[in-house]
Amino acid sequence: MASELTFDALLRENGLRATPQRAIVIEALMELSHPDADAIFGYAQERQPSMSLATVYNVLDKLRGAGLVHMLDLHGRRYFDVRLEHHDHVHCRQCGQLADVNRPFGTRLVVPQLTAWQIDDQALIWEGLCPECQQG
Amino acid sequence: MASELTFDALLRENGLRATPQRAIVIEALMELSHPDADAIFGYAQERQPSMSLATVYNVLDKLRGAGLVHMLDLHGRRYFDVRLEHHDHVHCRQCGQLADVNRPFGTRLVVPQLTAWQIDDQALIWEGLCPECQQG
DNA sequence: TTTGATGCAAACTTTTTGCAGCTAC
DNA sequence: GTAGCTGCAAAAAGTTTGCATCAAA
Repeated sequence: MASELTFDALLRENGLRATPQRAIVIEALMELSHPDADAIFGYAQERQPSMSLATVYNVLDKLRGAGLVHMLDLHGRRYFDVRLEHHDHVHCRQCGQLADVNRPFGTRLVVPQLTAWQIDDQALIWEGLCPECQQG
Repeated sequence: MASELTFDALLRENGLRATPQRAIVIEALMELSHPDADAIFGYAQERQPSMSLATVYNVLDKLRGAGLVHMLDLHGRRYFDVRLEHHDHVHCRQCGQLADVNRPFGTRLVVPQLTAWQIDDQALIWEGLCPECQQG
């Protein structure tokens, strides 16, 4: 299958072994919108029932280490994202829905084009290393 | 104690019963920087050893419901914050330290004045109600 | 007196870990 | 063949829940 060859290449380019489980996780990340580990697990089981949840976590960890995947902490769960260009997210407080918002990095922050949404809060978190940890 | 009277007033103004446990949680939130439930519990136990962790969660929930406290989901934990004016956060990927960044709501997004920090990512999340949930 | 909060313990959810066996390279 | 990955099961970590008791109003 052509797409599997692509997954293989993607993995190997990033110094990771190409395994069927990893291909399935990447496929799940591309098919589903901001899935959590459990949603990926569900997707994976339809394709390879023997696949375990621990493997999903392992694979996500590796992909994240290679910079292929972003992680989003929200209401006590972790959501994963393969879109690597910079973008923001809107989160529905009620149904939990998570959607992308396009805003190029460094551009002006304005009330979003999300006229249909009712926005009432905004959280911006910078990630990096504090002065102390840069020395270790 | 004067400060307890203040806590009492704050609680009652927001329609909440004033209990010693709630006063302690508010005090902890003001003393500690972005504590999680466990840090608040530790602080509380030094002052009233009988106080339980479940009560900490209960109180935080009530305070949050009254809009007195903000919650921050980060690396699988929940951090709490009583500074209610709009501000952002910097998070150290290594030691987990969380610090405030002042940036008035709606102002231009620039590389922060945090010259000492080494920033490598930024996450912006809008919170609100999606179109569907506004009808419920 | 009544309504709502607390404390305790147990349950639940999500994520992590250890290890034996298997597989990609 | 060897390093590294997978699957399983158990444990850990954080949060939630149910219920009897207690305190604020």
